[in-house]
Amino acid sequence: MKIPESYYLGNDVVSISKDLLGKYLFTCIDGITTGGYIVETEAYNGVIDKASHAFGNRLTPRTKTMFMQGGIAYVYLCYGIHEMFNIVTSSDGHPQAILIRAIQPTEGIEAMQVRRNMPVLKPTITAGPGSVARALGISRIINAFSLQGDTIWLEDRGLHFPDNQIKTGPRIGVAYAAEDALLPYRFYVKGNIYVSKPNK
DNA sequence: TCGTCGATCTACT
DNA sequence: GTAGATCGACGAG
Repeated sequence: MKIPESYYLGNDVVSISKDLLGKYLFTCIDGITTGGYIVETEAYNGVIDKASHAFGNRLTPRTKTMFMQGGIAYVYLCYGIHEMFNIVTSSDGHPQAILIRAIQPTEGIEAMQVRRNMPVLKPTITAGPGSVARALGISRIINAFSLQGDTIWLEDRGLHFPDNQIKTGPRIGVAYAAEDALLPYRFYVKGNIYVSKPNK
């Protein structure tokens, strides 16, 4: 069930991003298991992508996780507030990562509502990368954790979206990345209510 | 050392 | 529609 490490070692981060739609993401934090299936992702293509933290081989205490071998979590803080969860792919020294922007919750929904302080369930509970991380209890403690462990992992449960239900577009919030901001590196399930921005 | 800005979300007006 | 939260990386001084 758990997706094997070899899945994450491929060099084409863009195709892996698309393939991740429909895969299940779970966390077990404080003894509570929460998760759901992925409905929105974005690819960050290593040292040649201006929108990537690792552009131009930038290596800092924060980004060094991206340079490690694929199959681990990259969690960082953005705008001083939000934790973002990424899946690192490719081999050692190739800093590629996939941002998980939205999931459709299936397990532990009550626990997510508590974490999000949302007594009435709304689609925004896991729409957007900051929301996904909070709902799943993801924090920087998880940074560089293996996805083969029992804290955070992915599963293939046979759910698969046909191409005509998958949409592609430019990434969100990366206007500063000049021409790379236009790259079609964002993938999402058409019309899904948990997808963050435009979902048509 | 300081100032600026970012792979964002929420609560206001 | 937009202000505010407030940390890490970076470039200027």
